[in-house]
This record gives sequence, structure tokens and C-alpha cells, in this order.
Amino acid sequence: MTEETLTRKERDRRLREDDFLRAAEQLFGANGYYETSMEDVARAAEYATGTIYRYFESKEALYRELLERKGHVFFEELKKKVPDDLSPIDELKALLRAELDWHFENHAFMQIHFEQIASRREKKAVCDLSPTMQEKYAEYLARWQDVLSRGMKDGVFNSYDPVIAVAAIKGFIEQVMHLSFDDTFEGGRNEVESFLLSFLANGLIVPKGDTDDLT
Amino acid sequence: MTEETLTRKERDRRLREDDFLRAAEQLFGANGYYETSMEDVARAAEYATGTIYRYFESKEALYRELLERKGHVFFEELKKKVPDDLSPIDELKALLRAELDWHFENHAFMQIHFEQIASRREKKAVCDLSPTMQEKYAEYLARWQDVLSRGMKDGVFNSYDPVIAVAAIKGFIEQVMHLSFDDTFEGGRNEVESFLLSFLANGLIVPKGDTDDLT
Amino acid sequence: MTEETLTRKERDRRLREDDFLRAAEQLFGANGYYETSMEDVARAAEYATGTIYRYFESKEALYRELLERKGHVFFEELKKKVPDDLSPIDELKALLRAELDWHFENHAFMQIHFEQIASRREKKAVCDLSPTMQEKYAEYLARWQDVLSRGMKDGVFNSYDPVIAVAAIKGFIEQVMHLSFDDTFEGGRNEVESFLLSFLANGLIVPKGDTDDLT
Amino acid sequence: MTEETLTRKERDRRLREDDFLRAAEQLFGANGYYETSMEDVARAAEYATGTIYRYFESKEALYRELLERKGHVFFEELKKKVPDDLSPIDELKALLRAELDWHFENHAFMQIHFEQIASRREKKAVCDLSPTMQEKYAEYLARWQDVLSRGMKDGVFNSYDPVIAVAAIKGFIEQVMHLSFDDTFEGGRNEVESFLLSFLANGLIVPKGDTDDLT
DNA sequence: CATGAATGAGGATTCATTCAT
DNA sequence: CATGAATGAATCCTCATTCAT
Repeated sequence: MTEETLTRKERDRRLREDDFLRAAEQLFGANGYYETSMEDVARAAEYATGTIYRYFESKEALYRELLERKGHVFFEELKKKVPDDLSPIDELKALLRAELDWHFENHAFMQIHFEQIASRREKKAVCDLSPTMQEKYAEYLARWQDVLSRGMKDGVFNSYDPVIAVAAIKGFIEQVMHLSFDDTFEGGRNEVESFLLSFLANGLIVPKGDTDDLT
Repeated sequence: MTEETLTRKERDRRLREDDFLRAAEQLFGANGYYETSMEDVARAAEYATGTIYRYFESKEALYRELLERKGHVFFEELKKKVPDDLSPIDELKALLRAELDWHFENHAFMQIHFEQIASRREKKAVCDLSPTMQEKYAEYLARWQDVLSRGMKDGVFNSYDPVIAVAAIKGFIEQVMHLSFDDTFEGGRNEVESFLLSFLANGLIVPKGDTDDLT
Repeated sequence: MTEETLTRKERDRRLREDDFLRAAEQLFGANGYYETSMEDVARAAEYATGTIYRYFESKEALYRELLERKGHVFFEELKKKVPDDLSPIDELKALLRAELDWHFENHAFMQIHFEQIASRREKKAVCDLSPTMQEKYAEYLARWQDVLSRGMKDGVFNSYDPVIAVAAIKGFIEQVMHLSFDDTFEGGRNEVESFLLSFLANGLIVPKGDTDDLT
Repeated sequence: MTEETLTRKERDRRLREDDFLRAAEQLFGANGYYETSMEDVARAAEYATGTIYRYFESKEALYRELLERKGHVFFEELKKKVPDDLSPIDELKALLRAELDWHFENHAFMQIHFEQIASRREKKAVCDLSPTMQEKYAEYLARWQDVLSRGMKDGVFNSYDPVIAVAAIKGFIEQVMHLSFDDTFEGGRNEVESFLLSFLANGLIVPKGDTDDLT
């Protein structure tokens, strides 16, 4: 009985938290962290200003929690969608598809993520992530690097410094994603996906017989 | 005489403006727009707070002017460094090198640019650029697209939607740039450049005899 | 039956009230009125926040009630411990001892009392006492004054304005009490009592033959 | 020239600070720390709310500065008014008079002091004083204790624990002061002074031949 | 009657902007 | 034209109090 009560309470609490997190996601995503006031979030969530503070210690805590929760979900989905016994090429494709899924389904959050990422260097990020989340993110990058490294060792990928290559591929994906939310761009998810795979496969420049060396 | 006076005034005015823009560039770059106060800028520029307002209407105007001026310089340099009579491949290389030069010489500004870019979509960008600058930026993208299109037509580049391809290449460059300013990354300008060219030439995936089709 | 029910209800009500008053006494005493929230009180009393308001109209009412009840108890004890047929000297001693007893047994409350006293003048006291309690307090001061007056008339006390003398003696007692709760002070109840009595008897300054007049 | 400018600036700054400190003294004194808002202080000082923050970091800092400055002045006056080559009795009298002067001339401040003192024990004081001021206060208490100790050694004062005796005398003075600001009390500064000296000299209880021991 | 989530007015603080000197 | 003190709107956050369950 006590247990059920607690559970219900816990569930209720979660529901409220989610109300605020959802509202925060939309607003931070649409207007940015600094251009969103706690009152905005409260109003969007249809609560009074003070109510947020029963669930989140501060604006920063709300923001951090949003990053944490969403990050958690992202990594969970990744785990589900990308088995770890694939060949490098298949894993690359699976990772790419999982990212695309995520981007297309979490547009507002990705805006926040980009804002966070853009200011990650130097000291200007709104907040630091929890050690747990930092670690998860590091693991995630490590996975990308690992996929590339394995593929290079197997000879199915060209050889690059995996650290650079991962950064490059991710920037590449991100820009294409950005683009795909631009009103002027007409392609859909499929165009984007096939472009990415094709580009990764063939690069930009057509090999020209014996002289395919650019540098 | 009047003319000379005006000129001197104009020149003086420019000097002051530059003082503020330089200070703003450093601070916005290091701490972000919202974490930089006008007083910070004034102090860094060694003027009084109110003085900024003789040169810039508002904080936003200062920020916009910074983007405008720097953008202008960037496009000027591009014009100088990249002649317009090159073959697609050479122009691509020249564009790439010019961007790399710029990135490495304007680190603080690029931070600002990334912050701006990250929030470009939706309504959250700190400010809109002037029509002139928007046009220049559009021309610049068009130039990239044109280079790619020409190369595709000539058969030296693989065929993609040029709009996507440009976005991809730019995201790709930007991330690698970001990385190159990361303390943990050890490569220098040359590593970065050769990586980019090589990746553009060869892509990631090694063509495997007859089955080089990934999709 | 109705009567017994009411009685039980009444008794229950009292029990709840006492729970809150006890908690409030501890917290107001330890942290002060303004640094104690109603939620703090509720938690300490092991009730929900809202429950307090079934028993006390407001935070101020809770505070006032605390002063009233405790004041009432204090005056009751005084009545019990200090018979009213004593000689001035014995009554003085009895009053003093009763006060000391009270102080040592109600440390937290005395903190509150001191906070109240310190801000009694002007308009800054947290609340006014009820007329009843004000009257009781006035009577209590009057009793002190009466003791002194009688003693003066009898020639066993030196002659002073009784109003000043009472204030002085009470401030004197209070400070010594304050001190006795200070960690750095090592004396106990007995030291304090004997000091007070001795000081009242002899004053500070040793009479010097014929010239014991200071003024 | 530069020097004069700086001096003028410094002086101006001091004047503003004093405006705020004066307003704060009145309001904190009259209504207490917690019942005084920064807006109240600003309005009383005839400035806008934000202006205070150019002079004091926070409400607490304003309060602390008030205690510090006033404390400093008090100790300065004490130094001027009480030479340190007096006999114990004369020094006692001089200290007493200096305190009375101060009390009568700084009524509002004394209210604040009492509020601070009342909550000094436990953890509820609004703020801690600076180490410097704490030291000065300790020295001041030490001086009182020293006067008493010397007098006791010389045989002109009765022997008590100086720590208790000082507490007692100060409480004694404070209450009489409090009283003197009460509307119902009709005595003035002289009555108060002569009462205090006389009480210190003779105590309350008339020595009764051989049996002057009360305990 | 108890509960504790929700409320929202109130207060501390910040900072872009103004303006008298 | 420079100055920097003053401004006050805007924002974060607290907490006494209410009220639906």
C-alpha cells in the first residue's frame, strides 16, 4: 500500500517534471537558453512560476536535467538500434541511421544540443554535464572511433586519424541535418541518408586513373 | 578643409569603432554574447561604458556590426586568395585553404560565428544580418555550389545535390576546425589540411572491386 | 456524549497545537523568526505544511501564540514559586531564582524572547502581544517594581527610581544568562546565581571609608 | 591633477555610500533587517534600486558595512574620550559616559546593534563581522575586563569573575538605555548616568550591620 | 481533518541604456 | 565628444498561504 502510494507520487512527480522539461525543450530549442525566462517555461507548461522550483533547483538545473534526460534516451536508443556485433561498415550505417532518426524526431532538442556544442569550448557553455553524462558522451565518441579504427584495420575504410575522422563525419552529419530543417531545402530524410552514405563511400573527387592524389 | 576635417573625424571614428569591435570580438568569442556585458566590452576597450553608445546603437548593433565587418573582411580575403579562373579542383583547394587560413587567424571570431550559426535557425539568433551581408553570404554559398556543380559537370567530382554537398563540406570543415582548437587535439594546420583534402578525394570507404555500392 | 466528543476533540486539537508550538520554539529559537519557514516548522513537527494553518492563522499568529502560551506558563510558574507574602529581600531572591530556573529550562524560548525584546521598540517587533499578555507583562514588571519600592521604603534597598532599577536588574540578568549559554563561558547555574545576588548586595565599587560617593 | 580628480571621485563615492548607509541605518533601526527591502533603502536615500548595488555588493554587505563603519567610529570615539592612564574608577566612569554619549547620539544604530547582539548566539545573526571588527570588539570587551580586574586587584572594586561582571554591567547599561528611549520613561541622560554610577557604587541592597551576606 | 502541490506576490540582483557634467 | 553614475525594467528565486484531493 505504502509502496503503491509512493509509486503513484513518484509517477506524478515524473509527469510534472516531464511537463516542464517538454516546455523547456521547446522554448530553449526555439529561442535559446538566454532568451527563455522561467516564466516563459512556466506559462508554456501551464503552471505558475514558482512551481518549477519544486521540481528543479534553478534554471540551470532545469537545462542540465534536460540535457541529461534526453542524452540518456539517445544513448538508450542507440544501444537498441545498433547491435554491437556488426561489421564496421554495417555498424557505421546503423550509427548513421540511428542519428538521423534521432535528429528527425528531436528537432527542438538538437537545437539545444547545437547551442551547447557551439559553446562547449572555452568557458562559455551554459552548464557542465554530469560526470556520468560526460562519460557516456566520451564512450559514444569512442564507439565511433572504434568503428572507424576497426574498419581501417580491416582495410574497408581508408586510413585517417580516427579522432579527426569522427569529428569530420559528425560535423558533416550535423550540417546536413541543420540544412534539412531549413525551409528552403526540399529533400527529406531519405535524400539525406543516401547522400551521406554515398559521400562517405565515394568522397567528393572522382579518382582520375593513376593521378588520384590531390595534395 | 571641411573635407579634411570630416575625413580626420571619420578616421578617428573608425579607430574608436575598431577598438570596441576588437574588444567585443575577444569577449563575445571567449564568453559568449550573453555572458559579456557592455561594461566588460568598454573596460576591455579602455573606454567608459557610455562611449560605446556613441558608436553603436545597442549591444545587438555592436554584435551585428562585428559580424558584418568581419564578414566583409573574410569575403575580401577570399576574393584575393581565390582567383575565379581556376579549375574546379583547384578552386576547391583554394577555397579550403582560404577558410583554413581564416579559421586559424580568427579563432575568437569563429567562436562567435559558431554561436551564431548554431542558433541561426528558428528565431533565436542574436540578430539578423543586414540584407547586404545576407546577400554576400548567399553569394559565397553559391560560389561553393558553383564550384561543385562545375566539377560535377566536368566529371571531376562525383554527382550530388550541390546544396547538400556544400553544407556537408562546410560542417565537415567546421568540426575539424573546432577540434583543432581543442587542447586535447595535437594536430596542426597541416594535418588538418591534408586530412580534409584526402577525405574529400577518397571518402571514407575503400571501394571493394565490383561491390562499391553501399546503399 | 457531545460534550465528551468535544472534549476529546479539544484535547486532540491542543496536542496538535503543542506539536507545532514545540517545533516552532526550537526553530525560531535556533534560527530566528525570519530564517525559519513554515515548511521547516511543519517538517519538524512531522505534519504537512498546510496542516499548520488548521491550527494557526498565519506564521505571525503561530509566533504570537508561542509567546502567549509560554508567557502564560512563565507567569504561572512565577505565581507558584514566588509567594506574595515574602519580605522584599526574600521576594527579590525568589523572583531571581524563578527567572534563573526559567532561563535554564527554556533556552530556545529565551532566544526568541531576546529577539522579540531587541526589536520591541519602534515598529519592528514581529508582532504585538495580545492585550491580555501585555497586561500580564505589565503586572509582572509592576511586581518587580513593587518589590523594590517596598524594600526601599523599608530601608533594606537603596533608593532608586524603581522603573530604572527594574530595567537595570533585568538587563543585568539577561546578559548574564546570554553569557551562560555561550560556549566559552564555563560557569553553571550556581555561579550565575551567586554572582547576581552578590552583585546586587554589594555593587561593584567598594565603599571607601567616608567617601563612597561616586557621582 | 589626476590626484585631485581621484580624490574628488573618492569623496563623491563616500558621499553616496553615506547616503545609503544613513538610509539603511534609519530603516534597519526602525523596522529591522528583514522588514527592510533594498527598494525601501533606495527610496529613502532618494536613488533608484539598482544604484545601491554600485556601492554595496548585496543587502548583507550593506548591513555589514554599516556595522563596520559605525563600530569603527565608536571605537575611535572611545579612544578619544577615554584616556588609558586613568585609575580604574575613573576609567570605569569614562567608559560609562562614552557609552552613554554614543547611545544617545546613535539611537537607530543601537537598535540594529541590539538586533545583531540578540541573535549573535546560535547561527542566526544576519552576518558575521569582519575579523578586524571582531578583534576590535574583543579588545573592547578585554578593556572592560581589564578595568575591572585592575580595580579588583587595587581593592577598589569588589571581586567577581570579570567576564560575568562585564556582561552584567553591559546588559545593565543596555536595558537602561532601551528604557530611556521608551516613550513612557521620563528621565533624561543625566538621570540615567547618575543612576548607573550610584547603582554600581552601592548595589541594590543596603548592608545591614554584620549580616550583609545574602546568599 | 490532513495533505502537499500549486500559487503568485514580493524581494534581491543584474545590466543595457541614458544623460548631466 | 567622453564619461560613468544613475536608472529601472527584467529576471531569478523564495515562501507564506490556499485548496483540491
